Amino acid sequence: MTAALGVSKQERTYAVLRERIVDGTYGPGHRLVIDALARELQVSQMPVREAIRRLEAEGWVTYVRHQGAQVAPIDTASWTEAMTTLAVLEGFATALAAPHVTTADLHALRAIDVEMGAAMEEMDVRSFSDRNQAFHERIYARCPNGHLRRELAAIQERVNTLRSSIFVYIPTRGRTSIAEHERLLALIEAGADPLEIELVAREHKLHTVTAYEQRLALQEEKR
Amino acid sequence: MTAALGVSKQERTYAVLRERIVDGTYGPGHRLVIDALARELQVSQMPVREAIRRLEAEGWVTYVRHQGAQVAPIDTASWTEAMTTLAVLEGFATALAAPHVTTADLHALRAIDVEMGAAMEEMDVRSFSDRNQAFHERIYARCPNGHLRRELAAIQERVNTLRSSIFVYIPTRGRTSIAEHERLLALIEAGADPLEIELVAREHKLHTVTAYEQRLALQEEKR
DNA sequence: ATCGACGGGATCCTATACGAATTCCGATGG
DNA sequence: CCATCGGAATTCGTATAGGATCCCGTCGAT
Repeated sequence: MTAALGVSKQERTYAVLRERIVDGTYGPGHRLVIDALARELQVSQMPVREAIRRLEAEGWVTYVRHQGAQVAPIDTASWTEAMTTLAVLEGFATALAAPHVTTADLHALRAIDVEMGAAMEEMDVRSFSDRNQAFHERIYARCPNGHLRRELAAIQERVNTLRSSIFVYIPTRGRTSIAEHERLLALIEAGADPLEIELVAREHKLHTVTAYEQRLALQEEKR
Repeated sequence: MTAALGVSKQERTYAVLRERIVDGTYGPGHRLVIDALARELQVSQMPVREAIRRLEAEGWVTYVRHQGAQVAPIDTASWTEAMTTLAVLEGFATALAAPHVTTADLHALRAIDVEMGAAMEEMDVRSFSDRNQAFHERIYARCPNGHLRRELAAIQERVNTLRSSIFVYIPTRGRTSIAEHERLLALIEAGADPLEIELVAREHKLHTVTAYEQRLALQEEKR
């Protein structure tokens, strides 16, 4: 019937729903009603059902029998928890990857840092954040542990969503963040002790968490 | 017809399929044909489809459009990778949990160690392994990071499957493993440096991996 | 006034049916 | 003997329909 462009309707439905969750169109607690979505997306209920199942398995929505799905609750706590897990895994992945980082990689990584500096000058939070993620991804792309890479990617994506929902810019963090990057690169370049690399990478990420928590506490105080 | 015991058919189907994958009935590469399974389990194709979707999202099976699902390939490498990831997370979780471990917990944990010793005497590999898992689960049940706990549980389950497919008993490992447990408990009891606890717990788990790899290398040599 | 029973509406769950894509296998020609 | 092509069988993908379950507002009894 429809000129399916190589992807199934279930696939498209999944992509659409997920996109809406990620970009915040469907806020936390939003109910996903199968019938309504099916009508809106011009498909039957089956593709929607399957899409929702996938979203459930990946933790984007919670599902109760005979009651339906709703977007998983998102709060500061879960962001912090996910970030902490991410910090631990990313630290280890960075240490594992270090010996496999090429000089070309180092070049590219320093270029990214320059871009981050520029983004900071222009107060472009989005760009800064994107470049930051690119930086770390480029490193642990060299990590030989595939399972670890996949876990990282999954958690990263989850954190991104949470971030877009709750993030407030942390002004003091930008400059130190770039400095920490440079330190990390120096360690990698020098072939430093894996454990040292791991801990530096971990702390780097955890700093973002603590910075956020401090800012949050500050806001609490103001009220 | 619905003698449903409170669970949906999709749920049961999912449980059955998963069980069969976990216990090795369906070996790696085994094709899961929807029609056949639906007939066998006395349900329609829809519950089977959804069950397979969930299994796919959780990484138990791979799925290709218009071609169906087959049990994900399992090899030594992926077991090693998952175990390594597990070691890192479990190490960190153990350190986080340490301050929350009660004396009652310590008591129970030492009891488990005794049971492990008994299982070793009787060469009961299955029991030994179960108790070992119980030991670590009891500890990181006290970990305050919920996200981390869930990740651990998921990876643990995956590793269990892989293990049942490829595991060979490592005879020299039992005694040292119990000794390492005791050392870990002593550190927790003494309120040691979190980083030390983390690294001991991590190494403990990684020892299993290296022991397995050595044994594998030995077998290679024999041939 | 509060609590429990009851009914309507909404929503989900499963079964069946048919169309679409893929694969398998034999026939045909080189 | 091998490569290629076409058709049938297999299997997946989606639509539709009816039954099952839950939620919520209403009503009556204590």
